[in-house]
Order: sequence, then C-alpha cells, then structure tokens
Amino acid sequence: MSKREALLNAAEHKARIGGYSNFSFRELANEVGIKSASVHYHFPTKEDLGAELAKRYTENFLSALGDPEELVKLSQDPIEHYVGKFRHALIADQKMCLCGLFGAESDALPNKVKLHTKAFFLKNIQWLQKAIEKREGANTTPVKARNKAVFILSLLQGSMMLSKVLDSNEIFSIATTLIEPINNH
Amino acid sequence: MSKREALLNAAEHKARIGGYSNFSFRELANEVGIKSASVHYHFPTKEDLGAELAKRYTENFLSALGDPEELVKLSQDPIEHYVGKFRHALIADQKMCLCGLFGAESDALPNKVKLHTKAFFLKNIQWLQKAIEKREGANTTPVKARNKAVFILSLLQGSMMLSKVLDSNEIFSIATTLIEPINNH
DNA sequence: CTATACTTACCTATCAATAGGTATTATTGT
DNA sequence: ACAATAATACCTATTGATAGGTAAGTATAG
Repeated sequence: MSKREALLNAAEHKARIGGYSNFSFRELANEVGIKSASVHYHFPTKEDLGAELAKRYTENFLSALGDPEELVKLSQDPIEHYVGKFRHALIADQKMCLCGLFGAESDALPNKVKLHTKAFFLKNIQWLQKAIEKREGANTTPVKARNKAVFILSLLQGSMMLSKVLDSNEIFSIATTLIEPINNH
Repeated sequence: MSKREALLNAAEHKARIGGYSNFSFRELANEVGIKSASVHYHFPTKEDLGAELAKRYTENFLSALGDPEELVKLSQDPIEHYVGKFRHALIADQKMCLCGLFGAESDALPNKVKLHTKAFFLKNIQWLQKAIEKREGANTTPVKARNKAVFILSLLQGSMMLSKVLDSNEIFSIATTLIEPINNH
C-alpha cells in the first residue's frame, strides 16, 4: 500500500468518527510513518486531502453498489441491497457514513470538500431513483421515484446517526423496517 | 443579557454550523466582548460549556414543543407540530439541529457532551411516542408508537442534513410529506 | 469585607503550511 | 552504454496562528 493510500485510509477512519477537524497532518503522518511535512507532498493542502477523501469514498461506495438495473434483472430488491450497504457501514465498520458526517458540518467545510460531499448525495439519489424506476416499472414516475429516493437516503442517514449516538443497532433496524410500507404506498 | 448567556448563544450559533470543534474560547470571548480567560470563569472547561450547550438546547426545544397531550386535546396533530419545529430550525435559523450535529460526531465528543446529546434524543423519542399514543389511542401499542417515533426522528434529522448539504429546502418538504402514509399504516 | 465578574499575562500543545535540502528512481538525448 | 535531467518521495527546521487552560491581580456592587 502506498503512503498516499495509507494517509487516505487513516484520514477516513478519523473523519468517520469526528468529522473534518478530527484528523490532522501530524496525526496522519505519525500513523503511516512519515513526517507531517511529507503529507503536503501528496496533498498540497488539507482541503485537497479532504476533497480527495470524499471523492474516493463516493467512488468506492457507488462501485460497491453496482448497477441497479442488473440487480433487478437478477430478481434482487435493489433497495434492500442499498440498505445493506449502510447496515454494513454501521455494524461492521462501527462508524458513520463519511459524507453523512461531512454533510452535517457542510457549512463549515472548505469549498472543494463541500462540493464532493454534495456530489455523493446527488449520485446516491440518482442511483436510488433509477433503482426504484427499474423495480416499479410503469407503477411510478421519475418525480415519484426521486421523492422516494430522497426519503430513503434521509431515513438511512438519520437512523445511522441515531444508532451511533444511542449506541444501539436496533434503532437502525426499526427505522429501516418502516421503509417497505412507504415503498408499497 | 448576561455574558454567560451571550457566550452560550455565540457557541450555539457556531456549533450548529460546524459542530463541537467549530467554536473556541477565543472566538466566543471576542464576540461577547470579554477576554478568553474570562470564559473559564463561567465554564471551567470546553467540555462544561459543550455540555451546558446541549442541555440548554434540549430544555429549550422540549419546552417549545409543549405537552403532546394538550395538542391532541386541542385537535392539533402533534406530529405536524413537531415537524414544524424542525422546519423552523432549518428555514428560519438556516442551521442544523445542534444535537443532530453533535450526534453525528458523538464518538469524538467529550463524555459530558455526549451524554447530554444522548439525552436530547431519548427525550425526543419519548415525546413522540407519547404524542403517537395520545393521537392514535387504542390503534397502537407502546412498542409500535416508539418505533414510529424513532422513524420520524431519524427521517427529520436525515432530511435536515440532506437539505443543508444540497442547499434545498424542498428536500425537507419531500421527505416530511412521506411521513403521513407511514403514520396511517 | 467579600463574593462576583472580570483583566492581564502567561503557558504548553497543536495546527496547517513553507522553505530548503537529500537520496532514489525514471526518463531522455547523444 | 552513459551521462544529463527531472520527477518521486521523503527529510529537518521553522513559521505564525490558534487551541485550551492557569495563576495572579483588579474593579465593582452589595
């Protein structure tokens, strides 16, 4: 693993716990075994590092999701698939969604970081909208599908946060169980 | 207004934009016109200030909500009333819920602050549970009402965050419009 | 006289960032 | 093949700003 990757991994770990201000060049450098000044070689400023972090997170998340059309073709529920990715982040990683945290503090974020965080949400809404359109076929419209996408993403982000602060994975289960009745409405 | 109150107000403003690390003793002192060392007279440590902030926010929010039983008696929908408080925070204040932000970064918060943040969510779930029980009478159970409470609070917190990062109040409207179908389920 | 509400004057730690330097490894021109 | 060039991946040392926190002193009101 390159030092650059190691720096991003260390930064992601810390950012997913306490946000943008929860990682510093010094700490990251110590963790990967270089000097803090050398971090500036890979990332000129902290803003650049933060932007790359959000960008990489978005790319990894979206590529892990795959194509919703493929899932529907294989008779898999893409929404359940989607919820599973969030469940994994919460239960296995025991951490928040990086962009969920960045999103909450977005008004205090450097511009580049904010833009990449925004892109995460737009791309996720697009993915969900397509998933719902493919799953429900003629029973929905682009607007209705997009509204459901916004609803699902909001609920997942919110319940993830509640689960973290109340230290209870059950909270996430409760909230996500109530997604289905909405979908069938 | 006392300096103590002014400090809390300034801290709340900053914290609701960028979280716990977005306010400092120096900045707060400058804003209210005292020296940073004098802030320690009112709040021994930043942890104490943060805890008081979350505590005061919770008290103000709960007392602004009033008693859900009273609302039901006056034929008002307590859930709509509740959603209105969040809408106000987002539209009028143009800021996140303080505890929504603290909740997202709760694993990096000093203990006292984390505990008061946790209390905010427990008290809000209790309020919503009672509201649903009073509104739906024999049509619900304590468990079902609590689950709905968790669902509503998750959705509100999540949609508030999405609205902030996407800079669109419509997102909040879309997400909250979909609360009612769930309630009637 | 004494508690309240500050002030001045510090401290130590940490922050992101910069300047200037050193090996090591690739690339390129002849 | 070999030397010149340049990019890669770091280093030490330092800057100016900012962080939270402390001790000792001062003004003021009851």
